Amino acid sequence: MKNPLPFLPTNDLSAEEVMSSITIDCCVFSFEKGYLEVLLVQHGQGISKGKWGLPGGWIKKEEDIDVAADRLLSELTGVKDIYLEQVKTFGKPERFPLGRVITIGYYALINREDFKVKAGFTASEAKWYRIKDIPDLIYDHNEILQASLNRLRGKVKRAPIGFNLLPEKFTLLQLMQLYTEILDVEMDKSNFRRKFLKMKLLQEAGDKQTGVSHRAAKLYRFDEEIYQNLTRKGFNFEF
Amino acid sequence: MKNPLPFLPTNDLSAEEVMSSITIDCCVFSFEKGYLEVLLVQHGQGISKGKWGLPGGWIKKEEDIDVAADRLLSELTGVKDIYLEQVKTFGKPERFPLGRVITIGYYALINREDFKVKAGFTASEAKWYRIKDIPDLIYDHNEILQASLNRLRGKVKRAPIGFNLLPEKFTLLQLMQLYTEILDVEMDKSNFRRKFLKMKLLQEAGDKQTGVSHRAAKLYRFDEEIYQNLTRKGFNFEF
DNA sequence: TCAAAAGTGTTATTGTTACACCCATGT
DNA sequence: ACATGGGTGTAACAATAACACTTTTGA
Repeated sequence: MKNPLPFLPTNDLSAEEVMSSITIDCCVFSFEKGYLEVLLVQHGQGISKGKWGLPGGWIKKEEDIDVAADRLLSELTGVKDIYLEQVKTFGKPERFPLGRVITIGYYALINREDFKVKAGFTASEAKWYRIKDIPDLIYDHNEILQASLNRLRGKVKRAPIGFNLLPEKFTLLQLMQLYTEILDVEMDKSNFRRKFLKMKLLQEAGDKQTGVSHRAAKLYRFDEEIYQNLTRKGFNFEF
Repeated sequence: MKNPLPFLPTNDLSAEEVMSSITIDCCVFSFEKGYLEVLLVQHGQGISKGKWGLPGGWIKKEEDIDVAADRLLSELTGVKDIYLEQVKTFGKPERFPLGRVITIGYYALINREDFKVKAGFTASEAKWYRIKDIPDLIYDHNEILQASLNRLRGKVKRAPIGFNLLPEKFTLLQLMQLYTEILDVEMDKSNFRRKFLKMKLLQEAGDKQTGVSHRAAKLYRFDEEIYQNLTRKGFNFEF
């Protein structure tokens, strides 16, 4: 049988197993040392060799697209139950130089502590880049990244998804820094505290920071259950 | 050449001209007599004969997906420069019974006065339905419609897209009714006025309503230019 | 005891909400 | 003259923003 694809899948799937002309690309965000970062992978072959791009892959013939995205990312990052949201589909006819391929963009949020790069990948093949240091990417991946970031910025103001980027326990200032970094705005510590605590979404963990050379802050955890109870009202995380 | 599609395109394109396994479905909204309505079309053939669904179609092999959506809708509605926004892509493996087809969902806003149904379509083949009277649709079209409506509701609070549903000149109360209907909330006439006029997005048309049996209201038009100047600030249409 | 961050309090200002009320016009 | 929607005014209340201040802790 003739290969229906204008090029081969780059991973361990054969052309017969996957849908032709349609792929998935993912923008994986994490938060490390106060910076929002994105996971990029290096392309090993073809005309784009050496250039960085978003991780992506093919959709199996009988596989849901959300499941496909989850599969790709679980394999790559070692994280289970990844927070994943579809952004939009990119379909310029010339976006991919080797044939007509439409790609569905997703973004994911992961807690950096859970991350383990895929077996077989070296540090030079997958790397975290700070959002302000993103290089020129292959194809239209800069555009996909920008759309993902915009979506994240919008969503973070309307739903408490930021917690997916933090460890289970965190301080209020870490949380504020996360918002500061994602939204790229300065905010007042005191007002942030008041506003966030008023929502009653945070549970005191009971313990405190250790190993800091100043007054230790209380640790909190996000209370999923309370969130679910309030979520219909649709509240506002703008600062 | 063997037809690569598991079924035939339903319009005037042949299987060779279009991408296989990927389609576009559109949710066209308009505002008529105070009600938000959606344009549905009746399927004329196959197992879904007689059922209503969203208008949709195929993507040409060298055609941008946004262009494809625009083409489909211009043909169907007779409207040029349609306001169009991609919603998301639907890809459950079983969503379409005759083969694996992924569909990209769009929504459109049109001014009902500009609408003329496609030549060859009869009234029984394309019909406006009030949002609260939507019947059971083919495939996953109810899901696509719901997602489109949710997207419209979100967007209308953040950008002045509602104007696309109104004639060029309109009264403040018409505008308020539009928001009331889309967002499904009651609002205060006085507060709506104040809030909207404060944004300075509206230009007085100079003339007034005619043919009404009460005091005639001033007509306004939306000022695109002012909007562009303010748009970076990202303001808020919540009421 | 000092630096650094945690955490509290206060006030001026602005925005929101819920009304009451007057105005203009066609029937 | 009256019904109908157009349009204005206001006052209580809530949210926001700016910033000054006190507390705790490790080095």
